[in-house]
Amino acid sequence: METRSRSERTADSRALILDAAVACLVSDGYAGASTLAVQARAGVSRGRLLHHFPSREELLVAAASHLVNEMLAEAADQAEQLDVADPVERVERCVELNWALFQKPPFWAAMELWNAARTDRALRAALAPEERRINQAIRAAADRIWGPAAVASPRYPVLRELLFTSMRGVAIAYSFEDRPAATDPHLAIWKDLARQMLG
Amino acid sequence: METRSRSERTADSRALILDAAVACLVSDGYAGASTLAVQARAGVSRGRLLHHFPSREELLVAAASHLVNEMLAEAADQAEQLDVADPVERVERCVELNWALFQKPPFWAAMELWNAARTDRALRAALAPEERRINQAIRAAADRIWGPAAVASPRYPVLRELLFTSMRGVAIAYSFEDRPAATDPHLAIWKDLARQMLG
DNA sequence: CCGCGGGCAGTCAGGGTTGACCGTTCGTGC
DNA sequence: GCACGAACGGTCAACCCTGACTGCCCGCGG
Repeated sequence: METRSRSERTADSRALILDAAVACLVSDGYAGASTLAVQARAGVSRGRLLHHFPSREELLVAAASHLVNEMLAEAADQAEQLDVADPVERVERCVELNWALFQKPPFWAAMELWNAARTDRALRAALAPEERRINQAIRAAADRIWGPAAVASPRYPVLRELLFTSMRGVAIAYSFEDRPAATDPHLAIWKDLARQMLG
Repeated sequence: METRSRSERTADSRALILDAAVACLVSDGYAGASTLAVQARAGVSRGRLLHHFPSREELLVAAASHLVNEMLAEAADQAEQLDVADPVERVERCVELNWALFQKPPFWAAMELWNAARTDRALRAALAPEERRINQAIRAAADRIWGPAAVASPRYPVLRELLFTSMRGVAIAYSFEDRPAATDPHLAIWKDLARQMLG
């Protein structure tokens, strides 16, 4: 019989609950991520959930940190799988890869939290510093994806900002669009822009 | 004593309630835009609200259409007030003017509805066609803002897309940022891009 | 080996929301 | 003019969510 130390149980419980919280955010939105919904999806008792996260707010703030880790792990994975020699082809792959990140569940969970933070002071205060850290990490991840050659280009920083913000702006539309995001017409624009700005 | 016809009363009631609904969306978010909150803000009775909008959903879908009209009226106003001779200065003004639209209340109300639509089938179905109409109208408004000279430029359509999407992407960040949006560092990037693409 | 406290189960009251459902007034088409 | 139905005012039951609270188990430090 495997004995599980107290700290192990704690970590497992928290991860179990946070995964469920992120899943609830994605499938049902911020309002749907009630403590009851999370507890049901995680398959834990009320006491267990409330023991680890005394309030709904603490739970969702913790979920924010948690999904950031997922997001960055995702990005890191993607960064590895990319080695294309042809420069033009490489640009296209980089754009597609970046765009793909905006269609993952963590992005939508993050959207829910950003949106909720607008009208929730406490959540906002908890999220703001976290987001600053995230943005740094995301930029670093982007740099790894594009590679040293592109990063060295003088116009790369501007390109990175434009792509990142434009993609986010386009991604929002997919909250009410049913078309597949992978065929978005903006892909061509982004690729052209990247080709052009990287010379 | 002014007698108010039935249709007048109807129109007034609907406008009164919808304005309150948009205000609720902006200040308290989708979840906070409860029928009770809207009815309180509008200063109407429960019966009056439920008479015009039998369900919360119908109310908020109607609010979506309503805020679009506000948004476009806003844009039309702005378009008029712009006549600058110097082309470089004009580009800067156009960018700033476009950006300013993303900081108005209707934008945030729209964000709330987009976000809610992601996990609400009915709202989504009601919003999708509306949004397509909106995007057309917004593009037309943008064309009026930029003026015939800029619109004639071969790269204008791409510029318009990039600016529109990038601005939306940046605007989201202000749901949890406290800095004034008018000083956003991306303004410089957008202006450079516009200057460059318009020759 | 013992008792403290972390980890957890289950219940409950309080507050808030929705939409149904009464009743009443009065504009309007016939 | 007259009856029909739109335009309300006001109440209510059913539902859901949150967090407090009580009580139990058991790992672990002393």
